[in-house]
Amino acid sequence: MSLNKTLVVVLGPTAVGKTAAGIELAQRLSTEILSADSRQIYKELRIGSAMPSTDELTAIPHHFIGCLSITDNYNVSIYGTEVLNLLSTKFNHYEQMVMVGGSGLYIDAVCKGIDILPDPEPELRQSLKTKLETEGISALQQELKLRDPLYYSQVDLHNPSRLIRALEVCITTGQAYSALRLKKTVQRPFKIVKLGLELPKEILMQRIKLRTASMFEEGLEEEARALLPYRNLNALNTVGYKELFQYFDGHYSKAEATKKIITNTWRYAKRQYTWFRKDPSIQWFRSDEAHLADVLIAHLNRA
RNA sequence: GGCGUCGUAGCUCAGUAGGUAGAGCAGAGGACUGAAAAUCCUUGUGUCACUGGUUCGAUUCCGGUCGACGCCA
Repeated sequence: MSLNKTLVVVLGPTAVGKTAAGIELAQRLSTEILSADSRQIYKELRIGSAMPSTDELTAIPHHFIGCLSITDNYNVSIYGTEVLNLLSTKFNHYEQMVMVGGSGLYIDAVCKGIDILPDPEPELRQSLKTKLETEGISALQQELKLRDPLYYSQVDLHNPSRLIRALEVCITTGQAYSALRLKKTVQRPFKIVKLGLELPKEILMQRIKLRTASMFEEGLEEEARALLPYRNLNALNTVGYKELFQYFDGHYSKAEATKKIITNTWRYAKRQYTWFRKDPSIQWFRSDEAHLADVLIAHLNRA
């Protein structure tokens, strides 16, 4: 690989129009797309994750879309490794590759690198979860205080996920999590250009409402009902499915579930903005700009 | 038409034995390296329906008006 190879990252909040923009860009650049979406990667979540359509998927080769099952174990670290492997092959044929997605952590794993840490062991995670349920969060806090006082002083002590993960690393490695968590940015052997897509609040909200309606027309309810037996899998702790499971349980009506899907999608979009706003290397564009692809390509040529 | 209950934050509702009020949700902002569409943190002034009265003082007590719901005609 050489430094004139470029990874073009198209990112932004959900429903902003990344898929269409990414495809047009990849067509214009005569290259392929790799997805950075933690849910579209699961083949069972076709409608609810707004996976690209069959037509779109055949128009341009896509990677990391629908290639896993919800029952597979997967995480950012594996994703980062697989993307780098793919890029090292693809850059033999292409000058650019287009990465499209909204999972900030996944994008960072590729662009900035991620520390080498042990993957979670299911049994250990389960036992820590059980400890949380039976003894409360203070039990996890106290254990972390003993095993890694430094991280204890830095973490959000009310966040069970953070505590459990840190304890997993401490227990499996015998070392302090903070000693292994270097957070050092790695220099990649290719250029990276980040293109952020955005829309004014009212327009994005309107698009979220329309997209939610069209998901129901495509059969979101049936898709979710078929996945009900798998509801405890992490992949199904996802907007669009968890609300419908509650509706199936009789906790609220379909209309209420629909409203909650829209609300939760909006909240997700806000969290994505919060994540991306911190990154000064992102160049922002309105996704409803006329001739968006021209504008993006002009920017790439300048970059 | 009569009787009763209710009318408090965008929504659902607490509460004030009279000293102008607070939760959940939503909204807004933020954090976040193997769960990340996840997880977590911060943030609550609103003519306490309107209008008279009692009172030093009423969202709270009393009367009337309007509205919602229920029961009886």
